[in-house]
Amino acid sequence: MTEKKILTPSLEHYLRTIHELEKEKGYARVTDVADKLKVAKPAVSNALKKLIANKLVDHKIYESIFLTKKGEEQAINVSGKFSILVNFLIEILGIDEEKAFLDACLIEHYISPTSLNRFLDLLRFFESKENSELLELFKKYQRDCESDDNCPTCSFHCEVSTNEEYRLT
Amino acid sequence: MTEKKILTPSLEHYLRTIHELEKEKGYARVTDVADKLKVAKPAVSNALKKLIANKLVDHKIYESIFLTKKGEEQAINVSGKFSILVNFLIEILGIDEEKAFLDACLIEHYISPTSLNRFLDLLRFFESKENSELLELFKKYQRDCESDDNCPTCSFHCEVSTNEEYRLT
DNA sequence: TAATAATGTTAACCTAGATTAACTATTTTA
DNA sequence: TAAAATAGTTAATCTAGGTTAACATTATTA
Repeated sequence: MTEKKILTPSLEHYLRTIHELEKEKGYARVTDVADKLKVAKPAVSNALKKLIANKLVDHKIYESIFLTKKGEEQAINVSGKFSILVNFLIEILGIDEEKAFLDACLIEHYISPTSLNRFLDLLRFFESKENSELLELFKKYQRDCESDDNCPTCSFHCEVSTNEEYRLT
Repeated sequence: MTEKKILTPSLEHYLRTIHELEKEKGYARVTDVADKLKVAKPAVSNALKKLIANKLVDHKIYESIFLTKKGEEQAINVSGKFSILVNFLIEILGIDEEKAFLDACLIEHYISPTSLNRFLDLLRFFESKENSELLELFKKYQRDCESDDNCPTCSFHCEVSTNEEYRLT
């Protein structure tokens, strides 16, 4: 039942992209995937071979790439991770959408299910009715922090904010 | 002032490892790095060439690898990311130490400084005197969730917890 | 001090994942 | 339906980051 085959981050990404395209426009062709991931078509062909070998997708050439049952399960798994991370980053941490997407796109492939599930817990905790004021409290904490020159959080910011660029691989 | 050169995740990892060894035992030799990262020595030699070319380290052969000023800055930056993540995972999310280290080791190379700084904010928020009861509240929320068969968080857990294995690069 | 052990590099090779150029096959359209 | 546009693959090449085997150099110790 449980699928133990480990995909590389890159292949996971292809899989999720195919899944997204299927949902968005009903089909996913090599060209669509290439455009969405901003890679050349041969890179997609290449990834496809591996996904097909792993029985995660089928490819009706000149029609569409289809996820198998197994492929869909894994895609949903990755999508789940992605959603949790994006939501957490946007809703709780207040990261802007574009950056949240970029971060989540990378982290989703590296975080353990355990940690991710705890993130989900925390997300739900913040969103729960009983704690409706919590998020506002956190934002207030951040604002107060910003206006405090001796705030230890803020001084540490300087140390970790040297380099805003990062890879997408 | 600000260092814009981007290191790959792998090279960042080497850099942080050298820094850690320097702190732990006063020096870092090729063999130490290889042991700590569980790679063969030629992999270290190879990484070293690139780090030296980037003026991030010096190597006195048969003595030690030394971080340059620039190298130390970057190492501290990466270490900072690592610490924030580890602390967040352990202290707030309650992940066990070993898994927290593994997750943080990967995520540190992919997360943006912006997101990371927000994590730090949230970590401090949880740790602040005004909110001393917050963490307990969260743990309670999780416990309650566990005992609720219809809890949406828990049912989602099943979806994302299929595959506990993950790569270390 | 000579033999041995430890340290480190080089060379050859492997895999993953990308690129461009050239090609084939299909679909569209005039 | 023939010509043109689109879709996709193959082949050759590149980079990053590993591996093992063989070798050179330095340090240790008997």
